[in-house]
Amino acid sequence: MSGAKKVKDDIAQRAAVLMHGAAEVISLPELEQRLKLGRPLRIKLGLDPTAPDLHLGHSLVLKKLRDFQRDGHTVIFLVGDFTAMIGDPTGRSETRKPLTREEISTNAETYRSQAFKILDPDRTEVRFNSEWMDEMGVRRLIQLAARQSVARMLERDDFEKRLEAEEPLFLHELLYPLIQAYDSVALGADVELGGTDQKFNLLVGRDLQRSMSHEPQIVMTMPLLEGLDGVRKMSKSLGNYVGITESADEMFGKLMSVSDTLMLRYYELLTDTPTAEIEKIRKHEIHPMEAKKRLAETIITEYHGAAAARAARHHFESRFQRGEIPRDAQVFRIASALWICELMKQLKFAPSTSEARRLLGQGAVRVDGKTITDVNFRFVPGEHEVIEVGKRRVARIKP
RNA sequence: GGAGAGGUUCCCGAGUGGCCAAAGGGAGCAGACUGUAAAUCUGCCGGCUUAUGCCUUCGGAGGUUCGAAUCCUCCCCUCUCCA
Repeated sequence: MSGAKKVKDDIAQRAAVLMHGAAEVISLPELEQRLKLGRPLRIKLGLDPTAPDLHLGHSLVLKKLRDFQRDGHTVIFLVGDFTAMIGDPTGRSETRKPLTREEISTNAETYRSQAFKILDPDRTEVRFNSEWMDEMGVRRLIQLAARQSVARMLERDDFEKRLEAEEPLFLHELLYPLIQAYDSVALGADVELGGTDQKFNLLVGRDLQRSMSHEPQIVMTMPLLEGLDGVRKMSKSLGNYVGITESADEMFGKLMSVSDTLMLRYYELLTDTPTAEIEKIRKHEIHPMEAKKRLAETIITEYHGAAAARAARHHFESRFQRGEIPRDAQVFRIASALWICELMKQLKFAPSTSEARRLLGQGAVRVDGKTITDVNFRFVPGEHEVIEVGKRRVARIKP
């Protein structure tokens, strides 16, 4: 085999590895060609600093970026601070309220520290799009807008749907894909990553780069991860997420509550488990509950280490399968007898007295293992000790 | 600028003078069943220290009325058609 041929094969192989797990790459030949240049590529990921909690859904994209880093490429972590200040409507039918500069920088910092749980900080460039957008000015913005037709922008699925449904669509929303695209120009992105829902925006980046005589970026989309409900995509605002900074115990509990079907999906997307192994689980050759525990352990190991993952499993088995009161349950001190509803409120086990009453009425409250239904029950520290509300909320009360 | 439709509790959506804290569905919570799975069934689902009781809520501000989410006035916002 000649040297040149070998290099070629190597590149094909690198490209194949990088593509692994992606939903779509546009286009593979271009990626190979770009890799052939032999220089570190600039891999862009844009994030809006709105809801500053990264979750397992983000981890798919972040892990893919890490793959690129391991091959020596540079990741550009683009914080859309400019866009966030205007109030980003992307993907939502209602306009978000704009964030202040201060909120944005706090959120951006949170993002950054969370992202570095997965990314290599030495190969990551953190940038903000206000860097160039603040300077742009109306004249240049209009010139930029002249590069894309309205019809082209309206091809975007959610724009089309909203128009169809007679829901409001504002002018500035049409501008968003364009600004995101311009970020790619400004950054000289070689590749841009995103969820499959970002495909349109990423492609506009390609168009714009081409129209401004830049090399068009390669677009790589990652599958969207379903949230804990198994239906809608994982997102903070839907509350169906597992955050990457959550404790091992919380992660374990959340992952165990997932349906068997979703478990298989998580195996595929979130772990490197071989297909053959996943098939076994699908065919129930492994008890689904055991499989789910392994899934939880595997995922938790990535963020907390193997020891913590094992501990989380033990904790789960003790707490929920054997119904034991955890030794490390939160301890709360009260000086004297307290009305049970008030106690629940103070523990944040119920958001209001009314809710506390309802829970009592439904038999959800136990004190030292005994169900309490009396709304007037008074909790006496010393005499009573453990309060449980529902399956998940427990506290030890001490005088 | 003109004509029409519309803004309801977390979301969708019914309600056009008292029976409305407001149908129904979704989400959520709790209980049963379980593997804290799914499916299913049942209940809850604005707030208030004890309630056949009170308070707050139906885009906003006023008004009519014994009584308003429902009627009137003005204002704000969205959509459609015409220009």
